[in-house]
This record gives sequence, structure tokens and C-alpha cells, in this order.
Amino acid sequence: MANLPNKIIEQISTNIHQAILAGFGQLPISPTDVYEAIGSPPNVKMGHLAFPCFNLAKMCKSSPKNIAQELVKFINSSPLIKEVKNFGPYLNFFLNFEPIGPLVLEDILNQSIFEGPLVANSKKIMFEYSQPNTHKELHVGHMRNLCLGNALVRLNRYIGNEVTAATYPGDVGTHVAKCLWYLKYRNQTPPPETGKGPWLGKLYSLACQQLEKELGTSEEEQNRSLLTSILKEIESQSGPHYELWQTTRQWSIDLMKEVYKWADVDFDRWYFESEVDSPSIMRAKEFYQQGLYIESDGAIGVDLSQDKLGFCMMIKSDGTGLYATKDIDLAYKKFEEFNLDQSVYIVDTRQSYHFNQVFKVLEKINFPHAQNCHHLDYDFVELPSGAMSSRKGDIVPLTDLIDQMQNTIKREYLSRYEGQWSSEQINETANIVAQGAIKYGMLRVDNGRKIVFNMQEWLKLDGETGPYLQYVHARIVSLCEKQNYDPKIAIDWSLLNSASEQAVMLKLSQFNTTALTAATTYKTALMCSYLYELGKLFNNFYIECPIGKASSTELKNARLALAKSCGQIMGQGLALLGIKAPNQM
RNA sequence: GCACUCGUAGCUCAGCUGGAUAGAGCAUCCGCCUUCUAAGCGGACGGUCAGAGGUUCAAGUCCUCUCGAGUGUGCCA
Repeated sequence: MANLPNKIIEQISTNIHQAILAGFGQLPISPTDVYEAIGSPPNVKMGHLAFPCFNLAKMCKSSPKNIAQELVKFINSSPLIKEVKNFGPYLNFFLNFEPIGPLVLEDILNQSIFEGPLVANSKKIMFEYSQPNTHKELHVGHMRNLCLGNALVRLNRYIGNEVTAATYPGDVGTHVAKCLWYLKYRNQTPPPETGKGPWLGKLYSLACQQLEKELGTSEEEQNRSLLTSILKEIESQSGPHYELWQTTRQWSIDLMKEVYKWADVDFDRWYFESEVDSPSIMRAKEFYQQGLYIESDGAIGVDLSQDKLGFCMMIKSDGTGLYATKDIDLAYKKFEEFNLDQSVYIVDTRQSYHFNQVFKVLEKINFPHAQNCHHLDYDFVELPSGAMSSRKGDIVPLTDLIDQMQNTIKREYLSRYEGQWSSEQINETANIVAQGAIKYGMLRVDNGRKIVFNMQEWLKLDGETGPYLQYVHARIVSLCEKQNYDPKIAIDWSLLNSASEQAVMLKLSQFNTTALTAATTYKTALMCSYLYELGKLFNNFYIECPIGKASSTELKNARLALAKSCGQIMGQGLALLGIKAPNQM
């Protein structure tokens, strides 16, 4: 059973629906329609909730203004409703906040509001995200994908879906061969004791530059044949290059694991490209024999020109496969292994054509789940100078961002705790705050918009940032501690009657709705702005409503409970974005 | 050429399936720590939502066109 995400609106909407039945008789409008139509008036002076009467007016062939005027007469009194007024075409509700205590805040305080599920039918969804190449350096661009994927996994689990998180590292291909070529035949420096992964990534861009330089020289021919033999050895899993591949591949994987650990990201399944490489060619050949694929110019593939998707090549004229070949095979594997309802690929928008081709091919070869494959595209991260390129070495390494962020946090903010806190605590806090800043920065921007990465901008931590939200949480934790918050004390919710208190309450009631929408529309930015708005409302309440010096103990307790609720939601909301919330900062 | 994405304040971005007076942050300028964390709060300044048509009772939001930016488009991934 799914819980409706907002109990206040649920009650109001049944009330409105009954009023519609009483006032206008049977109309094709359900309580759910009413529930979904309810919104907020432009300001609190006009009410807390609004029901627009436009659709109703259409059904009744009357003006929305008249409908609102009529409908207001049929609204039954309810403990939740203080006053109903018609404002032109709208029916606006002024709420009584006392019942919101037991209805919403107590569920937050005892955490039952987080228990869900929020979806009626749980789906088995796989999110494939983070597809870094081994033998290349991880850069800030990879971070957007990682943050987005992880947040969507967390959000979808929260609303009640059964989620598998998968990663698909590219551990084979010409980039690997180039890197190994340089390492073995050109490199002079020994690998460092620590940080072999980033070091290897730097060799890759040196390799590209070196190969470029040697074009047209006597070395060119030999380089080409070395690259081919490296690739062949890896494929046949034998020879010195294969062994070199194994150890260096592990260096890169270690780096990925380190970053995933830092980012608090866990994968249920690692699909390596090397794992699907040769099976995918076998499968492609079978499809060719079955007549599902055709031959064209010596290559094998599928003609998708009818669908304006050109020719999707599956086997090159030299007999090897491509990216698409592997993705076809992988699609089968995923659904077979996990019995999925839906498979989501989180890959940047440059891959849209590729996935359109792959999904169309799946459809043509009668893969039963073709319709359940979805490419979630997002625009990529670029530098002020343009797109990042590992090949040219024109990237900002992820480790640079993390290090600089942590140093800035320590220097600008945490230095004040020196002597008070242990250096472990300072480091740990810097780590968490850096995580908050980076993740929030990546998640707050809509998927369709590109991010131009500028280090100076990213190191500024005022205003709408992750640390702002973490700060709200830390303040609340400290507040509850200092004022001795006690969950067992009964609260008189009627005492919370100032505008800033009520604004926080109303916002808190919208948490699950936001989580549900963010999860199902794949828009993490919705949760980001929700939490930011909540944070601002809390800060406003914090300034306006003293707790330690409240006029009565009852008022103090009520405010403290409100603050505590806000802290719970903030902590949970940040957790759904994959962001930790420190107790002190 | 064709396809997709984007264009909202000086800069960076919100704006829920069309709904009431388009909102934040940064920057600039004022004010607020002998009171619960000033990584904070309040205020001021700042907009022909790229432009033109259209659909609608209602358009930043939907449709068409124009302009501008980006990406992709058969043997890379």
C-alpha cells in the first residue's frame, strides 16, 4: 500500500471533492484529480492552499469565478480548516495548524513518515551510471554522473522501488592500448607508491601527445603494430601486455573504488566492458545468421534509416565489435540477471544518438524489454575553455577539486576550532562539507543544462550551497542538545502560531511529495531547491522565534519539536541526495 | 543538410503536469553578534522571460518560424 505523500492535502482534497458532489452533483473529477490540482497561493495573506476552479468551470459550463463562489458554500468545516475564501477563480484555504502537529510533525519526529512506500507498485529498476574508462584520469565531469546516479538510486529506493545500482567501466579499447604502449615503450619514470591510478591517467594523455608527435616519423609504423598486438594480447588473455593490462587495470579500479568510497557510492553490480566484449560479438553473429542483421560495405549492422537513425554498425569489417554491440549484449544480461521492469542508462547527452540506435535495434530484434530501456541524458560539465579532454590532458582532476575544497573549508571555517577539536574531527568535517558542496553543486542544476566548471566559483560556500543546508542541520543538532530536547514530552501544537513557524510546518508537509516527484522525474534539482527553501524558512524561524528564551516552557517545547522535525527532514533530504550532515561545523 | 539540447536580473540558476503580482544565490550598497553556531538574518538595487506569430478564459511554460549557443550524425567509446 502506498501512502499519499501529503496528508494535509489529502484531507483538504476529500473535503473539496465532497463539496463538489454536494454542490454540482456527479462530475468526472476524482479525489485524486482534486489532490493533484491543489497548489499554493502567491502569498500567505491569500491563504495556505489553493484550489483552482478552471477545470470545474469547464465541466459546468460556468465561469471559474462563479464556481469558486458556489463551491465555498459547500465546504464542510474541518479541524484543519480555519477559513475558506474564494479569491476570483480560486478557492483558498487558511489552515488551522494545531492538527498538523499530530498529522505531520509527529510522523516526522517518530520517523514513520520515512517508512513509505510512496509508490503503489514497486518497480525493479536498474540505474546504470558511472562509466569511467580505466587508464584515464577521473575528472570533475565524472562527478556529475556519479552524483546524479547515486541520488536517483537513493531517491528511488526511498519511494519504494527495488533498485539495482550498476557501473560499467571501460577497461578495453584503444585508449588502453595507447596508455600501455606509452608505459612500456616511452615512459621513463617509475610508478609512484601511492596514487598509481591518477598517474596512469596522466600517462594516457602523454601517450596521445607522443603518438601524435611520432606521426610521420620512422616510428609510426611500429607504433601501429604495437598497438594492435597489445589489443590482441588483451583479447586472447595471454602475453606480457595482458599481464601489464591486468595490473594497471587494477590501479584504475582502485582509484574508482577510492572515489566511490569518498563519495559514499555503492554498486550492486560492476559490468566491465571486457566481460561483454566477446560474448557481444557472438550474439551479433547469431543475429546476423538469423537474418536480423544485414551486411553492408563489409560491415554488419542494422539499417535504421527509416527511423532517421542511419546505419547502426555491430561488426566492423575487421570482425571486431563496437560500443553498440556491447550495449545490445548488456541489455540482455541486465534483464536476465535481475528480472527488471525498467533499465535506466545515465549517460551524458552526447550519447543520445547511440542509445536511440541501440534501443531501436533492440526493438527490431524483438527484445521483449526494448520499451523499458531509457536513456537519462544530462548535459556535460565543461571548462571555461571548452569541453574537457583526457586526450589533451585538458581536465580538472577530481582529486584536485576534493583537495582544494577541503583545504578551503579548513582554512576559511574550521581553523576556528583548532585546539578545540581533534585533527581527525577537523579532517572528517572538512571531508563531509566538501562532499556536500560538490554534490549539491552537481545536483542543483537541471539535467538539461550544462555546467561550466570554474574552481574559484566552486570554492565559494555562501548562499545556495550544500554547506548552507548542512549548517542548518548542525545548528539544529546543537540547539536540541543545548535546550535538552526530549522526545517524550507532549507538545501543544496550537502554540505555534507565528507566520514563520507555520511556514516551516507547511514546508515540512511537502517533503514526501517532493521526493516522489524528484525520483520519478529523475530531477534531483527539485529536492535541492526544496531543501534550500526549507533551510531558508528554518533560518527565518530561528532568528524570529527564540527557543531558550521562549515566553513559556510549553512554547519552548513546541518550538524545539518543530526545530527537531526540521532537522530530521533536512538530514533525510540530504541523505537522499547522498550528502552527509555533520552534527557540528 | 538532418536530429537533439539550451536561451529567464550584470554573473550562476529556480520556476511542479499551462494558472493569481516571474523567484533565489553571487556581485554592489545599507543594517544586525554582552541572546540557542554570523558558513547566518533583514533591507535596497536589478527583468520587454532571445525575437515574432499562434493555441487558450489564462503562456516563462504548449505549437510554428527566425536569431543565437552547444552537441551528435557508418567502421572511436
